[in-house]
Amino acid sequence: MKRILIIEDDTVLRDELTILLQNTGYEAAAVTQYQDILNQMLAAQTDLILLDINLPETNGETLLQEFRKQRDTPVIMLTSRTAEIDEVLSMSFGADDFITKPYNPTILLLRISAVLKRTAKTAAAQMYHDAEVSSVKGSITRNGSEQVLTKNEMIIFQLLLERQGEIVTRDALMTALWDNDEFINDNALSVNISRLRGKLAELGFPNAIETRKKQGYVLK
Amino acid sequence: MKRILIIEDDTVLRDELTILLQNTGYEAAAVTQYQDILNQMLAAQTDLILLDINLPETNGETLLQEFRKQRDTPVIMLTSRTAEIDEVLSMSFGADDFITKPYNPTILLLRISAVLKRTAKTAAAQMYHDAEVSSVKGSITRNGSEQVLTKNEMIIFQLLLERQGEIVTRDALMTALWDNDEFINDNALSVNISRLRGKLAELGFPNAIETRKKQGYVLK
DNA sequence: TGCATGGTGACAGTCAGATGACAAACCGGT
DNA sequence: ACCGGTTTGTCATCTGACTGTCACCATGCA
Repeated sequence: MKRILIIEDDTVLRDELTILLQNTGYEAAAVTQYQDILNQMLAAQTDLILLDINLPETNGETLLQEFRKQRDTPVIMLTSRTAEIDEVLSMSFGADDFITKPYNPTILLLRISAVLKRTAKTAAAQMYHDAEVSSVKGSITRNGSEQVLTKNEMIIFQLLLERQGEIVTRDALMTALWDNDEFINDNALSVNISRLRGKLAELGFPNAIETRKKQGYVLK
Repeated sequence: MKRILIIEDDTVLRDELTILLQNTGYEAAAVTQYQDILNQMLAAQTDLILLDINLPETNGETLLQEFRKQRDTPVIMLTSRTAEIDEVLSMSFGADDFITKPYNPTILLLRISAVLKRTAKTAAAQMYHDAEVSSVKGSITRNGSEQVLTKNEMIIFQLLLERQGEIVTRDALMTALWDNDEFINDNALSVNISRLRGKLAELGFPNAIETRKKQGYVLK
């Protein structure tokens, strides 16, 4: 679920926005305290920021400039000023989009999803220790050497990685791999695990997958 | 200088737009004849297209869908319809942005420059290793020798190149190649891939396209 | 010692995909 | 409309990667 941070001083508008976004299925939080906004922006783990250009104390543009020095989280500027030159400026200051008040809710949501879609590609790669796990590439890479995983191996590894350090039952793996109506030999899983282990060993993780008898497997 | 193609049937609006853009320093041309717009779009060498969603004969959405199969020139949709669902659709159909009528000139210009800026990176001459890929000419050239690709081969190669190193599913390729209602043999894709492989091999890339069974293809 | 649980190398079947050949469809030129 | 070349889908046949099965082994617990 995507998290959105709202920075808007008009309390009515702010609450409206929060509710609109929450109803749409975003996780929306609003900054309510107007000192040290920059640090709040930096601290919050968000996927997108809605930033009012008019703020007490500060102004949105300089705030954005400062923020951009440290983060590239997408930012949509909110503005009520008619002097649109401000908007031009904010675009060159690193905003990803802008919306003029009063906002039409549908358009607002559209712009949000458009920006999120545009920036989605840069999504961070998953890591297993110092190895890059890429499901889109279908491979694991560790300092140069790459192991290509088959579909089954990838399914297993993803599941184990999601719950790294925890026990994943054989049953859970089985249901992830096969429709539970087609009956396959129990041993098929062992074999797939074994093959995955082989590839992990090639990458220098010889004992990555531990067996917990009668319980399942643990990825260290 | 950036070239912009205007597709808008309201003559007054069209002329206004043309003049506005020209005064701002763009090279603006408008489609004036409403038969076979798609081919005019494909033929025109433009950097951006303004496309009215309401057109006589056709509608902007399907036009865009068809266009997207062959080009990724940025497109901004113009719409007067209040039913904004249409807008949602056009975004997922591959529009880069949209503007609701009546447009504010400054905002229009802003959105144009924003879209151009966003897409500037992608517009750079396509390269595959040391070979030049020209989608306009429909060919790949590597130190002197040139291979001319057919339309299908080009569509496949473009898609693979866009996601070089990543798995592209057969499904994605199929939908890029064919309207998903016309039923074509699964094998048709394999054949096209095979032919493309042949041409890449001629250029000295014998194993450029890897098969990942049950997953898709990867362009190395 | 014996049984249960899982590991692993070898083998084999299957099916996704590859490919050569052919023909229909398409396209540009006259 | 006709003609030649090109493009592209279809068919038949082939190939090999993936994955399940099997047989046998290792480990550990009662």
